[in-house]
This record gives sequence, C-alpha cells and structure tokens, in this order.
Amino acid sequence: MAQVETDDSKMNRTADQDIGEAVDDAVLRRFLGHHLRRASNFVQSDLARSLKDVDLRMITMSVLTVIVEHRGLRQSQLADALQIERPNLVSILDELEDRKLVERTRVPTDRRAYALTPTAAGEALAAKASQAVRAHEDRVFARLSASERSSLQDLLMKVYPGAEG
Amino acid sequence: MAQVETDDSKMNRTADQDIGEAVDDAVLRRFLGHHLRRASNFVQSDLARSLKDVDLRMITMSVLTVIVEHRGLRQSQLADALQIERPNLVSILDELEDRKLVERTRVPTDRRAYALTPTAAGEALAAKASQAVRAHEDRVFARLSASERSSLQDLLMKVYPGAEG
DNA sequence: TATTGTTATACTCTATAACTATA
DNA sequence: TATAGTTATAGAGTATAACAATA
Repeated sequence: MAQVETDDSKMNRTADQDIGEAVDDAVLRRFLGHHLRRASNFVQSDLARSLKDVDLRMITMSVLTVIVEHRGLRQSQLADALQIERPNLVSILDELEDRKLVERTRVPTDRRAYALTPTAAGEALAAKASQAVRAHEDRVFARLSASERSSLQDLLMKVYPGAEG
Repeated sequence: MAQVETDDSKMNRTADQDIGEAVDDAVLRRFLGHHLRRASNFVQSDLARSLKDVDLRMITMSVLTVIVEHRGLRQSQLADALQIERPNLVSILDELEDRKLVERTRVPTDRRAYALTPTAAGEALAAKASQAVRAHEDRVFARLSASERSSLQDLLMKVYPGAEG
C-alpha cells in the first residue's frame, strides 16, 4: 500500500510544497474513526447553534430533559444517567435553578439528597428545546433517507457498549 | 407519542423516584445525534488510550502524520488541513520538535514561513502510530462486518460537508 | 497593507481530591 | 464508615486579539 520512496522523491515533494501545493488529511481519512469524529463534531456544532435559540447548552438541555422525564430524581442519579461527574453537575443545576427552570428540594427520608423537579417554565422550555433538536436533526441529516437514518442508528449502536443491540 | 399526564401521576412518579427507581436518558436516545456522539466519544477514548503506547495524543498523531505525508509543508497549511487555529499549533510543534520527531526550517523564498519535515524518528513513530490506530479500529469496530463498516463510512460521509459523496 | 508564526489570554469541558452534613 | 452534594482546582481543547518579522 504505502510506496517505498527514495530520498530524492522525498526532496522533490519538499520542494513542491514550498511552491504552495494542496495539503490535505488523506491519510487520516482512511480511518473510520476519523469520519465518525468529523460527523459528530459537525452535528454537535449545529446542535449547539440550534440550542442558542432557547438559551441552552447541550449539557443544560440534557439535564433539563432528563429532569422533566424523571421528575424527583436525585443529583447522583442524574449524574449516573448522563455520565457526568457529580461536581460538574453543581454549577449546571445552579444555573437552571437561578433561571427558575428547575427546583432542588430536600428529600425528607434522606436529608443529604435533593429531589430535582422542573418548574412549569422548565417543562415548557424542555418542550421548546425538544422541538429545536428535532428541527436540527431534520436539517443536519437531510441528505439521509429515513431508512438510511435507521441504518446509521443501528450501526452506531453496534459500536458503543451499553446500547442494546 | 408523549402521554398527557395528570398532576397526580407526576406526583406518584416523584415519590417513586425517592425510593430509588432506575433513571436513564431514554428521551435523548431518540435522537440520532445522541448515538453519533456516544459512538464517537467511545471510539475517541479508546483511540486516546491506544496512542498512549506511542506517547502521542490524537492531535500530535494527526499533526505528525500529515507532516510525514506532506513533508515540507508550512504551519499555516497544516493548520488549514487539520482545521485547527494557528496559535494552537505552536505548542504542538514545539513538543514534536523537542522530541526530535519534526524539524522547523526557514523557507528561503519566504523568510516568514517554516517548512515542516519529519525526522527519521518521526517517520518511524508515525508508522508505529498508524499501526496502533489500525489495531484500535479493528478492536473497536469488531462488531461490524467489513460491509457494515463500509456502509457506516458512506453514511457518515453523507452527513458532514467536505467529504465528497 | 497583508501574511507567518508567535504570545497572551480566556472560555468551555472534564476530572480529582477533599470538605460538610447526613446516614 | 459510607454517601450526597459541594468546593476548589487543574488539565485538556479551543478561540481571539495583537505583536514582530517579512512579504
């Protein structure tokens, strides 16, 4: 595959580069992981932009969404579900609480813990965010047919552990 | 799809959560982008681990690989090819130069620029890294057949712009 | 004036140790 | 002792402005 080169051919290419040849990352593109990363970065960038309309970041959207879906859950459960470290959750919840989207209330049966519940505004914003994400997905996966999207999801779920498949 | 709930049903679920119900991110899993991110993160984590064997990070591996493939290129070309900001390249190249893997030499025809060339050690390490990446890909995509990997690549290349398809 | 490489800086994301209050 | 939430902190990764040398 890789062709053996003499020192001469190498030096010629060096000279060519000086003149201003096109440079690409073709070697890296041989790797499937490269395309996976590129696609993921592209989609995430677009999602981040979309969520700005509802003044949420990806992580705050995820946190708010899970709280809406599992009202009353604790911070440790939330951290487990989203695979984020407990300390990093604190400022996220502070922000959502300051914005009156989420409430922390003491659990009577375990006074160490907080139960997390969305406010009405929080539920409304989660719904708006969900809509924004759906619009974003339609846009960003527009070049894939419904069956291609389904195949892509199946293939991706075969790659990482934890996704049943 | 989403079922309308009464306040009562919500409060019941709140109580259930207190007892310690399973919490998941099922809502988020409805989104294709979620699986794309999860798969990408999983693969990148494994790649980062694999590259530790050759004492490279993902970015230093990419930089070294492109320099080997395009010997004599300039920093600005490299930054363009890898889509990283020029300032962030400096410390990466400092590291590779300190480790005698890459050399910066003045371009005679444009004394502002540096031509980047790999040393023999740099080429050797790039080859080892490439092998490590191939082993990593075989491991991490083990559950996909050759044709599934090919489909996955085709689908991913349809998602992000710049990948011809 | 514009460009190459550089410095300084800042912001996000992520990870860990150690504290407090409860259990 | 162990756990829930918190604080402080540190390390990546990434982005921008501004500078010196050169074109």
